[in-house]
Amino acid sequence: MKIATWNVNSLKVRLPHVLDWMAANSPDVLALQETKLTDDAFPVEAIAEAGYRCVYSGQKTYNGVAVLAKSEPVDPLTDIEGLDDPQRRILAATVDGVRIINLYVVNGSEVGSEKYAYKLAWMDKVTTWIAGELKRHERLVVLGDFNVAPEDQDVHDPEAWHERILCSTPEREALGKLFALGLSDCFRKFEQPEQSFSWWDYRAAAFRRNMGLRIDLILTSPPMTEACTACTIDVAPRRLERPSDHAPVVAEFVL
DNA sequence: ATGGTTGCGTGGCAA
Repeated sequence: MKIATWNVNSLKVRLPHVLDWMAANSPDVLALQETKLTDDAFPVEAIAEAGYRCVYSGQKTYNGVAVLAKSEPVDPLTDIEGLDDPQRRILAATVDGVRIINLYVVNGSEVGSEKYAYKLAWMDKVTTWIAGELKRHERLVVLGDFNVAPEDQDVHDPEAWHERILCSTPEREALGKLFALGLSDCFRKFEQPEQSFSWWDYRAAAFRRNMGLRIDLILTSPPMTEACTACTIDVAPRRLERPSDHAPVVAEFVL
């Protein structure tokens, strides 16, 4: 079973890239973030023609998450208890007996800002909910754009990013609470190239210079960690014309 | 270099 995550930064703009990538890589599940589409505008037909079912939770202009899968995603959930949030950032669904939790974590803008406080509160509430989900689902995958680089090795220039947004200690501690629940960053279960990143700023030729961060993650419950045989970042779509600023991350499982 | 680029939507915000 191949499970992938990709922040597409507008599915309207990126649909051709997504369809090409699905055709070339044949993931069983593809979680998307930043679709930036209302649900009535979701390209259900184009995705169906590619052989995929989908569930989605979107809004105008910002945010928006979707789960595309070869099998029907069931038991979809878009809102969690204790988080009355109009921002569409959460989508859970079960595919082939695996509970998928797709997250577009709040960016936070700047350390100390209102959005930063919202980010930390959001992560805390989502983590509490995931603790319950782990008890309900043995096979659980939490994936998406976490907007946190877990460690300095996930940052091209740790000194420049020291205690800045996406890298600050409170954000890393908030992410650490997910690890403390028993979830594993499956990318780090395998030997990886140094300077592996999943996001590069559009500005300052950051991709060409590999000035990136690894903020797109696939976290696995213990049975899924055991079943995971590979986890890679596919930088190929980042090289295309008019790319997303994020690359897809892919994990493979033998269940 | 407190810049730079992209998307949405058509001004300015978010990332």
